[in-house]
Amino acid sequence: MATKFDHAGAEQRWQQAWDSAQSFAADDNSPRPKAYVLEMFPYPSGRIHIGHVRNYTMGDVIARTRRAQGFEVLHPMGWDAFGMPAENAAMERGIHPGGWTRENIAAMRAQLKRLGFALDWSRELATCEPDYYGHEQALFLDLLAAGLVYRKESAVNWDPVDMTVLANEQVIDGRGWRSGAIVERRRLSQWFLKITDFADELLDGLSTLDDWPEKVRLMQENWIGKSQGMRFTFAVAGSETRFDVFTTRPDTLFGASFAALAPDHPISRELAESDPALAAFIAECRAGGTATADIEAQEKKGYDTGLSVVHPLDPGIRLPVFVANFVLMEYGTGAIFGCPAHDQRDLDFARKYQLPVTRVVAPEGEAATPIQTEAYTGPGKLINSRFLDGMEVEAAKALVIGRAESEGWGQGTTVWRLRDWGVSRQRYWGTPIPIVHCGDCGVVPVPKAQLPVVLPDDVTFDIPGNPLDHHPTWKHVGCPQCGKPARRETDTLDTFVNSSWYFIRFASAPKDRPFDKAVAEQWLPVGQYIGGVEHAILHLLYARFWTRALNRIGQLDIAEPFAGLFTQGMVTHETYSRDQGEGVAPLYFSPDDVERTGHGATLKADGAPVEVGRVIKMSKSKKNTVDPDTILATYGADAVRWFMLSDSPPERDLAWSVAGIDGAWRFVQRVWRLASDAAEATDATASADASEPDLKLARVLHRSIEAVTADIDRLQFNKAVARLYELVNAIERSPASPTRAAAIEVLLRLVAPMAPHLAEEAWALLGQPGMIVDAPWPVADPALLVDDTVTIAIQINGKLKDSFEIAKGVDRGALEAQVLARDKVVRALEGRAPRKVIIVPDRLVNLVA
RNA sequence: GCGGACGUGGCGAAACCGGUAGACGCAGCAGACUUAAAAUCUGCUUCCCUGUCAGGGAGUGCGGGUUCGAGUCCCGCCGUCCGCACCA
Repeated sequence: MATKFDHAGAEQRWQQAWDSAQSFAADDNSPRPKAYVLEMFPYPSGRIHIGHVRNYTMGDVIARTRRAQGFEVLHPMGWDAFGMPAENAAMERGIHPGGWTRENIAAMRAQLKRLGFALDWSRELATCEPDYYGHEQALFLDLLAAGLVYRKESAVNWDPVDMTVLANEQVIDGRGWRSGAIVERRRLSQWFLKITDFADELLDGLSTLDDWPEKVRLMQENWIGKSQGMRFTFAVAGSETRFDVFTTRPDTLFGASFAALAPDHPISRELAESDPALAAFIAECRAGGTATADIEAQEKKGYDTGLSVVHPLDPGIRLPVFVANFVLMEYGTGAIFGCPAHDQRDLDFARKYQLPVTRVVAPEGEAATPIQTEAYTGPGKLINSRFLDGMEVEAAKALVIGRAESEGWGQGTTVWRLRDWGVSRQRYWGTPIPIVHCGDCGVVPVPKAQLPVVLPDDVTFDIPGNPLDHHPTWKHVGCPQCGKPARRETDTLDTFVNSSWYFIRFASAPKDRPFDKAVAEQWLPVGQYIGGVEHAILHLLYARFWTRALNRIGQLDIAEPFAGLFTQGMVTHETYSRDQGEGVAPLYFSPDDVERTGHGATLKADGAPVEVGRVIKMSKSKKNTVDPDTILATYGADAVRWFMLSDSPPERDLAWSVAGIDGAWRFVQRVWRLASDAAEATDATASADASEPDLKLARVLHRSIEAVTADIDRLQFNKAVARLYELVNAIERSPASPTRAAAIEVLLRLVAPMAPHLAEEAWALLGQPGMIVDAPWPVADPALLVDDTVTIAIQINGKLKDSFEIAKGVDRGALEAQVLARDKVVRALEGRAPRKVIIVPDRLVNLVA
């Protein structure tokens, strides 16, 4: 009688065995083809959560499969270890961010090891250690030397809670991405990376990323936000004042009825100095929120400056100049011309201030149709536009731009939504920016020989703001150039800089420089990158930029860091709650405290029912989380891994449930039983009753090999799982035979990437040589992929009426004869001949009656 | 508002290029084994109608269309989710 699979014993045994055999160490010098499999490295927050488990399990299946298929696999793990939570912990609990972070890393590393991931731990790195961030400082200086880094004073997004600057990408609905605090505008001197220099490249490069989700590419495309149009100059009538505007619709210039400036535009500010009413209006505009709801609710408002500008195509036309709340200083030139007929915002504005609305583009036959409440943005021919009349929109655009350029008042241009990446953070727990400010020499880079600039350990968090600023000695240094007393830069780099090149350091990590070009290029680009879609813009755009920047300065001949990207869904869980009455938030209960009963659920403590809520993202506040440690102890790593791959397609959310993990556990036991029964049978009877090969089972087996391989290749793990269930079902139902014994052995190899401990343990039990981790991936025999009989479906008028088995490859005539002779067909046709017969060989026959 | 994804049994989902809808799992029902329970095994399980066998009809969000044949293609709606957003 088979025993239960002892997951605890097997996990310990095989994790140790893989470790001592160095099974997952990637060899830079291997002659085998290389495969780089990477999951987004975690922030060491304290504990692994179940979402990490799903993410890393997917990567592990790919890594293990590739390895079995003969690839030299690089599958590393590390820690995105700088960031605010460490400082928050320091402030709340009076401990050091470094100590807190390193303890978390130790705990999470142990958790990952318990899951049996095929990781090359010899390449582990943590971004908070000088042997990582020191090299980052070197790269920063290289980019600085190449002119890709600059410093300027500018209006920045200031997070008043985290007391630091945020990049545009990190401001969501006007709030800090981490703190959720409403972001303020401040003027500060900041370091910027010239990501806008790469806007075109980053946009064009997207089209080469065939193995990325379309969705992510679109999001990046929108974020980069390329707009082609014309920039031109308005002259203010009776004054020397001029200002530029940008438009994507130069063709509609004759429809212009006003010009508008952003409240923050220099001209607006200047006018406001002598116009209190305008100053008040500008103040009012600034008070308005930037959140979604605020913007939707906000009315278009303007202030008539009394100025007017000269129409560039006809000096006789004058347009009034407004300061308007809907014009953004951050985009384009901070000023627009308004064409109400063909822009909804301009139309709303024009209606409010009774400005003329002149249609200048009309589709066929609608030239006389007036614009009511909706601006027309479609195609058509130009009207009311003198020399442009009758032209198509695109031709008119080109003509106006050409004229502007030849007359010297404007030119065709491209405007981007993308801004340069502000990387200065007024925080302690980050990479120190390797710069010294000297009274005489100005901004002086720290010489590379003096790197790393190491964070001081003795810092305090009792005063708000940047601890590096408050440190008594750290920032006081001699100028590297003249030796006079100078001041260190106390800002640190945005944490997203750390994650912009860690995949390169994984591939090559020499002591004396960031990476070795030749070695890194052997592995890069990452073949398969897996992580959450929440990084679709921030991390993935920055990493692409950083890679291209290194490429431009000749350090790396790689354009795109991630050839294949996969964004996996979240792990969700239903919620359990009780209402606390009007206006009070409901009380949530942990799944551990709840008993699931048929339809509902009860609280274990009092036996009374709780409400079962929707399946939503796991969160602490809703208490619908599960603790991987408990689950791991109860069910074992293989069952957890199996469940993470089952049921839901990997890009979709997966609902955690006790029933689900129970099912996964049962599968592990079934496979174990199959193997141990087979082992017993072999011992007892040897091959005495070795019967005939089982052709039917062999066919199922080889189809399974084919399908599972293809499914893993396409990351359709849920389908691979279903295939393996089918295979196990088929083996269980088959009588003992040499085929059956071989099928069990192949099954183990197919299951090994998903449930590696089980596979090793069963492999050993069956007396197979070596470890299954070193066994090659099974290959399907093409001869066994095709059946010699097929099922023919019989349709009458497209509806299924009957089906029957027949030898494969029967010709049309014979097939038709057989079909027409069948009882059901004869009955259905009632003696008439079908009007038409459609035959799809080996598939179906459709009779049209 | 713009962009995108999705909509299939009680649930998670399969269905290659337009060719037998619901594989596989979960839950449920019935049975076997057992003193009993657990575990395990076997069978059933889209819905409706007639019913012993068997047969008939409907069915992939809704309404049309193309086709011998549509979950799959086209047009128009409805709904859910995600991203962006006063971007000129």
